[in-house]
Amino acid sequence: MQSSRVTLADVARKAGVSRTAASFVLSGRTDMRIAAATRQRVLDTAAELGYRPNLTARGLRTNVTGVIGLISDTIATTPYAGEVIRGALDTAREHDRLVLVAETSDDHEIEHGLIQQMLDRSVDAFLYASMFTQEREPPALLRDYPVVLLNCMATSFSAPTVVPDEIRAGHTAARALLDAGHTDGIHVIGGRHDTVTTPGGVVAGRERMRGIETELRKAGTGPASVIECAWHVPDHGYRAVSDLLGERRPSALICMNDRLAFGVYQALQEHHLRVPEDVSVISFDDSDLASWLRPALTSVALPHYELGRTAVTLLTEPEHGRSLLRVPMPLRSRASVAPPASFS
Amino acid sequence: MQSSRVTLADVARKAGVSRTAASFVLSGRTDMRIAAATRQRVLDTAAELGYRPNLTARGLRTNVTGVIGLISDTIATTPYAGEVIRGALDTAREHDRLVLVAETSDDHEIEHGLIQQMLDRSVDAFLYASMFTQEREPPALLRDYPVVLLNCMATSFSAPTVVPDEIRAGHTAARALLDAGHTDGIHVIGGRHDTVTTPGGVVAGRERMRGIETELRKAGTGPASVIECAWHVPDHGYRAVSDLLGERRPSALICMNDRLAFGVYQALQEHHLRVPEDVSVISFDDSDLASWLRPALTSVALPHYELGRTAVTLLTEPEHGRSLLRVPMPLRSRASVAPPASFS
DNA sequence: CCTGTCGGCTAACTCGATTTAGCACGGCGG
DNA sequence: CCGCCGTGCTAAATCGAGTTAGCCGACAGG
Repeated sequence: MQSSRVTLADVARKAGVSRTAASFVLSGRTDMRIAAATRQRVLDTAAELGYRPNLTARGLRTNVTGVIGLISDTIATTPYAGEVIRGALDTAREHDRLVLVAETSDDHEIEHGLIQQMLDRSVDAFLYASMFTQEREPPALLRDYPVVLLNCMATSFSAPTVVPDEIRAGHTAARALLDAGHTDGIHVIGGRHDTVTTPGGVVAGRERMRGIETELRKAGTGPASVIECAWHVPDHGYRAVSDLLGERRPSALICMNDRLAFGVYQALQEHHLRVPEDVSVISFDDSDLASWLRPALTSVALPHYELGRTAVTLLTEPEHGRSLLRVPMPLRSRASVAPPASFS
Repeated sequence: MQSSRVTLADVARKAGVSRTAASFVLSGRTDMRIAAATRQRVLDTAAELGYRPNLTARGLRTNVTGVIGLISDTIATTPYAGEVIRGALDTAREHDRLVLVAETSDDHEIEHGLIQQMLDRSVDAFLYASMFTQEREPPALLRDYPVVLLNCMATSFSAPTVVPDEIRAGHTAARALLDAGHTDGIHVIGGRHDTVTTPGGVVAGRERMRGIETELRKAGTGPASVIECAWHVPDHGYRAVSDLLGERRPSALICMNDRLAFGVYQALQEHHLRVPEDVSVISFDDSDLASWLRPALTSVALPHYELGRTAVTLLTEPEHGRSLLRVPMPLRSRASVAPPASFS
């Protein structure tokens, strides 16, 4: 039981020194002079007794608990959000830190309550995370604590921020198609995600579009069309492309995520168009779906794991403190991109 | 800052009482007599000053921290594992508890280290979780602490256990097909998941098969064939059904999960067989895929959220302490099941 | 022999709560 | 008037560390 835990006092008594001396030895402080022999004796007895410092007690005194609070809007909506958490947990573990995970469901009251609960337990630092890139202001409550923004960007709250490099991801996607020989007939499915609830689009959508357009323009061309979709789910991708195919025959399709691409595949199949022989498809996110589709989907990966890892690194090694860190989104080349039909 | 936090002593001083009295009032203990007027005065000053008890200090004294440790083998492999965590977090929050999440990657040394870290921080109780149902023994380190097993079953470690009711799920799937009129030509894709690494199959596989066979036998029939798949991913479902279609024409297919069903859809499509007109398909898990497929897939849902919720409930309200709790797996009826072709 | 310094330690306080033991006072019975 | 009891509170110990101030002895310098 807890009561039988070995305490610092036990070690000190057994080693025949004062608690003070034991404390200095075991917390590795050198500014107090302890004879080498004594030092070793304390270390040995500590090891022998299996002493582990009670971090609750230490936390009370020093206000350092070795616990990071992860405040997330949602945990489970995007399947790969778990990867963010995994990256954070792994990195925290490497630094002997644990992570309190909390989900706010985007409810300010719940958020406030959860942060309070964490403050009541003297959490050292906070990860303020969003499961898709967006603008979001942490509550004032967090103002005086170390915070890293993960996958979200704040204007009035100043903190180091880690986001995917969506602009370069746009470049990457466009470049992949250009390299395969596509210049015309490149349609974008999903666009900036410009809807009633998200007027002007979402961050990822805007930045990806920006990257795509820049890269295409550099090559002297541009998207043949951009089709906005209200929801980025297969059904809307299916409908967008079904409509498109009624009018014209695309050479390549850039889908704003894999779910849209899934629907796009379904629509192409119904029109007896083969991927990639007739139409090339490239996408973003690189979720499981991408490798499950037939043919396997080329996708620009969201670096979820790296986001989590980088954010915790920023918290534990503040010297890294750049204010805005853009994590690269690597291209996962699979089988859905080929030279345009007219080339073969 | 932390140093400016209001302490119990501040409240006591302002209210003109001793810390003892303030403590008794604020922790709501009635075994010590405090005059109603004094009581109110303390409550008022506490509210006025915005007093929040320092739970680290309380934890040191009482050994109760209000923190639950969640030890999971993996966090991110199955997309819906996040739902387990969400269920646990929500329920913990309702009980004013926070959750330390840790991932062991099935590594005993890492597991031991993480549990130690949690014990060093006086965690109240543990959720020992697995992301797919399996036999797994918690380490001896946990023996003297409150533990609930989540989605895993131990033989030598005695603790309340929460698992999905896979046997009844098997009944449910079989019953759905029987109700639609299928009796013959029902093939099972995936079977018990009997492979080299998992000889005898996995728990979910075995129990689902048991349920399926029992229910079919009650109706005087049985599976036309059971095809084991080494991996439960789309590609293997695709191959299993491609092979099957070389020999015979199934009436209905039971897939052991949605990913297999995805591959099954792809194979059926290639053979120009329509779902559900030519072949009915039913599956397990009810992941996102199920609703994305065309036609939408009928699936028996894994109650991830409920698993997490139930497990935390068992921890916080031990009187519920049944030793093995099987959480129902509800049927999500969609469009992939219809009467057999010969009926229409 | 006296003073100063330095190495090597310890006593005692602190963090912010909970909890045990017991004090002071008023009223009441005898 | 004394003793007893119940009410209403407080002093002080406690949890397990970290931290400050300072003691003690040896040794060197004057």
